[in-house]
Formats: sequence, C-alpha cells, structure tokens
Amino acid sequence: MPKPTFFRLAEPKRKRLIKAAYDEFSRASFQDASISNIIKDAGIPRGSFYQYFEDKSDIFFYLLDRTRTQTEDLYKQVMQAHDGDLFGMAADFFDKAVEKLLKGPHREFYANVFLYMDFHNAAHFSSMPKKTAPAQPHKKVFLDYTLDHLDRSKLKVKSDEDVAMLFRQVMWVFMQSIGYYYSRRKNGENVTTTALKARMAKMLDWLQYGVAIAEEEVHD
Amino acid sequence: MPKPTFFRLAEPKRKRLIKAAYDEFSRASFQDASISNIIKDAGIPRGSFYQYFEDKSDIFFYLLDRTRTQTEDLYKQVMQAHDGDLFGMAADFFDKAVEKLLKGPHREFYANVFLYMDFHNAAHFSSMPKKTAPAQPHKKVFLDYTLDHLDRSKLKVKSDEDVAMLFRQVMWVFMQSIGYYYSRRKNGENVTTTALKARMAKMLDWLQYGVAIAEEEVHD
DNA sequence: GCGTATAATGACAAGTTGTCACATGACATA
DNA sequence: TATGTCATGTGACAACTTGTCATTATACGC
Repeated sequence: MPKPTFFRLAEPKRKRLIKAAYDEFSRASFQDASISNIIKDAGIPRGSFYQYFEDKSDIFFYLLDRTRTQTEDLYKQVMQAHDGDLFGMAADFFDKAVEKLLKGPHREFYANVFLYMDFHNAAHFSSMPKKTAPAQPHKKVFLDYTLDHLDRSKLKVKSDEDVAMLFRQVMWVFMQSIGYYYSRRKNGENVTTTALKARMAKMLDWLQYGVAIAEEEVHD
Repeated sequence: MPKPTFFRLAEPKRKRLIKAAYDEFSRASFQDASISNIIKDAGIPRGSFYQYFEDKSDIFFYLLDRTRTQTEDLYKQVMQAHDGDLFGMAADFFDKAVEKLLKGPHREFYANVFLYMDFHNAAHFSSMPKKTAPAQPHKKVFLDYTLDHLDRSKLKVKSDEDVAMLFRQVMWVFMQSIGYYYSRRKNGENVTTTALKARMAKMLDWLQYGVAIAEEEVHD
C-alpha cells in the first residue's frame, strides 16, 4: 500500500505519478520497468518517490488493486444475477471482463500483467497483498464471495476447500485465456474477442460436464 | 542455448559452473539471482561467463532444459504404458514427476521455478525456447507426442487444437498443484505428497467427468 | 513572528549487467 | 625452435539500477 503521504498529495501531482506508472508498466514488464523512468516522466525527485511508495512492487500493486476493486463489484453483480450458478456466472463475467481488459484504456498494462504474472503474484488477483501479512485488511473478496453465494446444489463440489479449488480452476480458464490472447498478439496473430470467448466457453463446458464421452454415448 | 565454447570446456570447470548456477537459482528467484554470485561461486571471471552464455536467461533455461529432456522421456514411457489414455497417464505421470521435483536434489531450484514462473515462460516447459525463433531445433515434444499418441476415442475432444487445449488444462492441474505445494511450504505448512496427489486426482476427475451432477443423479 | 511537524530534494553508496581491448594459451607449419 | 593464427581468458569499465539520508523548504497552529 502507498504511504499516507501519497494520499495527501495534491490531485495533479498524484495523477501525474499514476499516469507515469501506468505508462512505464505498459511499456515494460514489471521486472524491466524502472522507478527511474517513472519519476523522470512524472517529474518528481527520486527521494519523493520513496516518500510515497515502499518500492516498485508497491506502486505496481496499487495500480492493480484499483482494477481489482472495480472488478470485484462487477463479479458480485454478475454472481447475484445468476443466482449463484457458477458456470452461468462465469460465462457472463468473462465476457464483460474480457472487454474491459482487452479493449480498455489500460490494455497494454494488462498485457504485461498477464504475460509476466507468476504463481506467486497470481494470488493478488483473487486474493490480497502479501506485504500486509499481519492483520490483513481486505480478504480474498472473490473467493469469499463465491463461498458465500455459490449454489452448490447442482455441483459435486461441496466443501469450502473443494469450492476454492474449483474456483481457482475456473479463474485459471480465464487467466490462461487472457494470457493466450496476449501471447498470440505478441507473435503478430490477433485473436478476436469472439474466438477468445468461444475458447473460454469450451473449457468451461469441459469442466462442467467433463471431456469423457458418457457411457451411453459411446459408439464403437 | 549456451555458446559452443561452453560445451568445449573442461569437465570440472563446466560442472563447477553448472553447480554454481543451480545453487544461485536455488537461493533466489530468477529475478533476484545474479550472475555476479554465480561467477563468484564458480570462480570464473566475468568476461568468461559471457563467452559461454548469452545472459542470465540463457543459463537458467539451460538448467531447465536438462530437466525437461529427462522428463520428456518419462512422459513418453508413461503415455505408452497407458495406451494413450490421457487420464490414466496423467495420474501416473504426475505421481512420478512429483517425487522427482519435490524430493529430488534440485527441489529448491524447482521451488523457485514454480513459484516465479510466469505465463510467458511457462511455455518453456511444454514448449521450446523462445530465443531460437527461426528454425526451431526441438519442437514442443510433450504436446507433439500427445497429439500423435493420445487415444481420442473416449474423449469429446477430437481436433488437434482441442487436444492442445485439453493438454494445457491437464498440465495446468499439475503445475498449479506444484505451485500450491511450494506456496504452502513457504508459509510454513507442509503438504504431504499423498495429499498433493489426491488433490491432483480430484481435479483430474473433475476435468474427466465434470463437476456438474449428472441429470439422473439429482436429488431434491 | 516563531516553532514544530511534515514533505521535498538530490547526491550518494552499493549493487547490477554487458562490453571490449588486451593477454594468454594451444597448435600447426615452416 | 620460431612464427602465425585462432580460440579463450581476463578484469577494468561504462552505464545503468535501487534505496537512503542529511539537509532544506514549506505549511500550519499559536
């Protein structure tokens, strides 16, 4: 989390910093992005940066958290609209989130987020910041909300732990699809959002009904 | 790939370098590992390192590729033993691979590999190095072998593209489980390999038969 | 006008990477 | 044995990082 000083900053200065950070993290991956570039762009001295943020990680996840919070609200709405039906919700949520990520103003930022996100950081998306380990302020909203509102009656999956596993499976379908999109784009091929959604739908279908041909359907 | 000079090196020197690299990449993540430490450990001058390797990436993936090659053989054997049955093979392969990764001599190295592997690099495991883009020498062995030897008769999945997608889903179950193991371990909790295998089996079962309760099984 | 807390600042130490001009070997040939 | 040639070895160096800290500036209450 940014330090209190950051939030006390005059609006224009704060915005300039955020803009510069988005630009830098859009230009390069987290690893390759440099604080030096951010402060040069924003026109603030080096020492000031450290007055506002702990380090590069801090400002990066601050940007990511801004998205997450918004996306959490979308998630809750969609989950509610589908009465806790996991697969109906997922299809719907993915559709909406895809548009936002792939076509929104920060798409280049997300390209780097998804291309270079590792297991360790992936937790951030469905979970909470690692740094604030003691007395975590905000919990794993996506997962917690799912545990509370998922309709388990039509699923084999009953225990909270199993739901958590399934939830991660579903989220993986989403993440790896987004990753697939950006990965292809990087190689020059452009995947349409339609094709991407179809891809996600197919994987969700497999997860819902299985890839095995049901007994009575087998034809030799 | 290491430069030819590296392979012409006297055995002891080469081994010393490899050992030093394993040690450094076991100590720290790819990002945090430093060439300086490797050469200090191996006792070779800086200039020499660059005579052997392109950069940090180059030596890291060289280590990873040594594993991959061995694992490829295991994969082929297991696939053959199961007559192309995806899920039978997967359960078996995972069992064996888990032992190797989690209990083998390079387990700390793999901890960092799995904890900090991103989408962009994940391809390396089931695919080939990015750097040698023109005229790729070795193809996506895991995937190619699967496409050729998978028994599709009991699966809904028929086209090569769909098989590739399914393959990635199955591999994800494996990868995220390994990631889960190391992630927990990092937090002090130790997951037994038995529990880990059960976890993987459950996820594979979902993928095979679906998480939805079949029509005739529904009880209100 | 003064005192105090908060914020701004940039030079700095300590580290990193990749390069390059040069030294040193090794080996074939005259 | 002397010489030429080619592959290797070498470490000082430039060009970057990052995070710190002593110092200066600013604002705000009294």
